[in-house]
Amino acid sequence: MTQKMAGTGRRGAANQRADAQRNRAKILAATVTAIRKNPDASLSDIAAEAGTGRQTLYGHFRTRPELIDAALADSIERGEEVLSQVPLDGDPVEAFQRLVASSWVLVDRSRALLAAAQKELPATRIREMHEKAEARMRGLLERGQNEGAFRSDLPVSWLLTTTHVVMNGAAEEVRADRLDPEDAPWFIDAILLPAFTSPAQPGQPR
Amino acid sequence: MTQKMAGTGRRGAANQRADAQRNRAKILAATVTAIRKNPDASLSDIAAEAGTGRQTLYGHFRTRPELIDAALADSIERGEEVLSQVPLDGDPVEAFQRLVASSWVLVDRSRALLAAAQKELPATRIREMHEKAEARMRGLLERGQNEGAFRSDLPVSWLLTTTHVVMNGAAEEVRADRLDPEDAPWFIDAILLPAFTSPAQPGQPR
DNA sequence: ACCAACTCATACGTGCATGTCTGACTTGTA
DNA sequence: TACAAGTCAGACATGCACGTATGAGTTGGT
Repeated sequence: MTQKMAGTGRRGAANQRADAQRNRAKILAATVTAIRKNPDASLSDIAAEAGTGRQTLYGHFRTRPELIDAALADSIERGEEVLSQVPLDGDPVEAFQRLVASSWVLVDRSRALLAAAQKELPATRIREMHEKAEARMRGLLERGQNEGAFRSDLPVSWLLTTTHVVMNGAAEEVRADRLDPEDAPWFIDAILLPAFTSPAQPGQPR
Repeated sequence: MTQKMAGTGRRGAANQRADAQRNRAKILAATVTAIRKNPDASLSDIAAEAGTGRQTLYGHFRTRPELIDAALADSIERGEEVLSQVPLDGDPVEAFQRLVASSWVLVDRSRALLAAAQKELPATRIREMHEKAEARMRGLLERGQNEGAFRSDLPVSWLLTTTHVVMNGAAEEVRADRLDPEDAPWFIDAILLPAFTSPAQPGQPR
């Protein structure tokens, strides 16, 4: 809702017809769902999913990477609207739980798109888009470490990776019908909290 | 070295020339490395990586799925030779550490191939190939639960998934040069052991 | 040394996805 | 209502990967 430079696709760009804006949104949404069904979905598939002609799609996005980029950027922007509302102050552990619970849903929704993007977009671009979200989580983990709530014998980057990876694992299990989406946040916490709050641990401290 | 029914590729099948066997092996190995470099490697790429002509490849494997299948089966078979040597008795936690340390290397080596296989092979086939390895790990986790070494408030399937997922995460970090391969097993244990051995935990027990 | 097994270059056919173009048609908007 | 903006079907060019020949040349085994 803020910057909306709209630069990506259309000809003139600035003045879009209401009609066109709706189609653009439909295509963006369809990209997510189509790629979720089939990670290698073609532009035809996506256009079909959106209920629009292939030509219309090309009218909005000149190339495939451009579409993927726009779809991912859109997803992330919507995610930001949710994540930025999560209160991060107070007990780091509780804040972490809140943030994970909110993030989980987003990850579950757009991880297929992310995977597709990793194939077609430069890694730097993807990092750039995730910047805010990553900084938020990293900041919280760091604070947790400083306050002694999270263990400090592991680098924040590894805690971050672990968090991502476990959320993705849960998403996979849900997709394979081996896990109820409702239970996912609890399962994730059940792994991450003890893993992150544990003291130095018996294993060799190196 | 045991069953080797050789049925997959060649014409006569039973009697292979020494020459041909070597090429077959080279191609299998090249498949792993080529796909690791580029998950979408074409058969040309793989043949080139193997230092052989594309036609030779087709002489051994009639179709792409057949090649992928053979390469994955081969990788897993080699893995089995290692994993079957790991002693699983004694303290479950220590056994788990041993098994993870050995598995990790294998996962790191062939996870790209696995991903490719998931696209081209029926899921049942992949499960079938992983049967032994999965049963081994599952059995150990179950024993650990029964003996009270691992927590029992989470299903074994979720412990299993978590293990996979964390090992894969470590592999990704290594690939991105953010983690030293030497440290990986320790990082993995540092997450999994507290996560698996922790008692009921403060969080809502449901 | 001989024959079969194998390799490999070249070439061909096919299917599919991307991206471009054209022209007729519909729909917003001023 | 008139015009620009947008939609959409159809056709076309291109490139790539797969899979299938064919034939001449090598190489292994006996």
